Amino acid sequence: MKKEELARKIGKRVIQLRKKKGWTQSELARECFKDRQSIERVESGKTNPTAYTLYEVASALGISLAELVKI
Amino acid sequence: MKKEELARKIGKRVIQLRKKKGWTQSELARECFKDRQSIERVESGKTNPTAYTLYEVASALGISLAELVKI
DNA sequence: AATACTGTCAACAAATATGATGACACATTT
DNA sequence: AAATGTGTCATCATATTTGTTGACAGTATT
Repeated sequence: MKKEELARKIGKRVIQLRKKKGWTQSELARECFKDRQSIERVESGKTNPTAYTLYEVASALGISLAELVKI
Repeated sequence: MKKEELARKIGKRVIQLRKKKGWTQSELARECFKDRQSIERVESGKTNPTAYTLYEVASALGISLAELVKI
């Protein structure tokens, strides 16, 4: 799998988990101590996030890093 | 959890999984198409790896990304 | 119609990861 | 003793992520 494909899959997973909680990008961003543009960049697969970024998102969503990257 | 702590935990996990296969850093590096210094940097927790780097390591180890980050 | 919210995109500086190379001490092998 | 393998560290240039700001169209709300 290429880098871009992984990024897209991770993004879709974040969207899926965020909507499951009924959150907007802004709400998730606030819980992550990030801004919504950063979240959007991850969700749209425009970036290859670091482990820590994914960990922060997972924590905000109340799940483990491993659970987040079940793609 | 702080960034450095996550990096250390990920590193320990990579070491654990690599040794489970009886591989040296050089062998894992070759399977990842990286060099051993890059692997060492991840294993020693000196870097906060990107999702794709972790994915490449997981693939070389024959496991999923989610399995790799079960920390 | 005006306001606020949402997702999206672009650009910038700063921080960081990556790939590459060289070097070192230690242990193992020949 | 010499050669090889292993893990570790440092440095460098390049690529990329991150944080931030501003902007825009579409939607919903008042």
